[in-house]
Amino acid sequence: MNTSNNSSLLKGSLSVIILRLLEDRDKMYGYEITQKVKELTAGEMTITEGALYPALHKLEAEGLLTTETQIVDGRARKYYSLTKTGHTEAAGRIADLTAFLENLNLVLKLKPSL
Amino acid sequence: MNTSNNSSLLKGSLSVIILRLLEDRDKMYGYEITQKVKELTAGEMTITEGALYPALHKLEAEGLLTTETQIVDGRARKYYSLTKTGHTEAAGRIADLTAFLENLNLVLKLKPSL
DNA sequence: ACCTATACCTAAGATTTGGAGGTATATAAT
DNA sequence: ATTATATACCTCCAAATCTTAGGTATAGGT
Repeated sequence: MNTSNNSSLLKGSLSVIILRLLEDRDKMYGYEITQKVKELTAGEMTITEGALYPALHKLEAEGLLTTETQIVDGRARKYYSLTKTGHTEAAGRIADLTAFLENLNLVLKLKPSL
Repeated sequence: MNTSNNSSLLKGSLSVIILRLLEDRDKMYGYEITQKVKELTAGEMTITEGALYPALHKLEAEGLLTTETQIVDGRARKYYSLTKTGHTEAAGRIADLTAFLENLNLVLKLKPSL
């Protein structure tokens, strides 16, 4: 994950980003996630595949995501969706990250808006 | 670094926190930094010493910080301050982090770009 | 025929962090 | 006097996450 020309920032937010997107969209595949993040941030944030796929696999192994593979236009797509546990965990992890971000902003003395 | 009972969040922000505090205070020692962060976040964010001291040493090795040791009340204090390069780098890294945080919020809030 | 976009994946190495431990002095409580 | 707590520094190890760099394969455009 990176911001403009600066690489390697904030390790630990990727899994929360995935959970947040899946809270909203029900069902997404890996490549779609990379494109959605690019779109949401006007191209400024890039999710690298080397980080994304291991993160997806880990969330699946933790029981937060389930998969369903489909062939679309001759190419395989592996759709991920939140399990019941995944929904609960997503809410918790997003809350944790949000709380952390607020504290980080307090220290950086940025506007406490979120 | 942790938030309430949740540990291990957002690797990469610690060095920026250090630089930001030193931009504001001119001169701080390690223990003071841990206390200041606790104070600013009402005890919710804790900087562990196992993370702090290596981070300080690295910033010093990179030429962003200089040290000056003083004995106060019989105990040694190692004061850190920004070098000239440190001031420049601090500004850049804080700007990078701020930009990243804004993008992260875009994704977490799912605000459509454009 | 070639290149780009789509779509999945893994492996190596660097970096950061938390946890556990160590050393030492000053002060307050028992 | 002894103990506990706060102050103040430090290092090592393991775990986790990430970037970089590869790999495989199909579809469509030039």
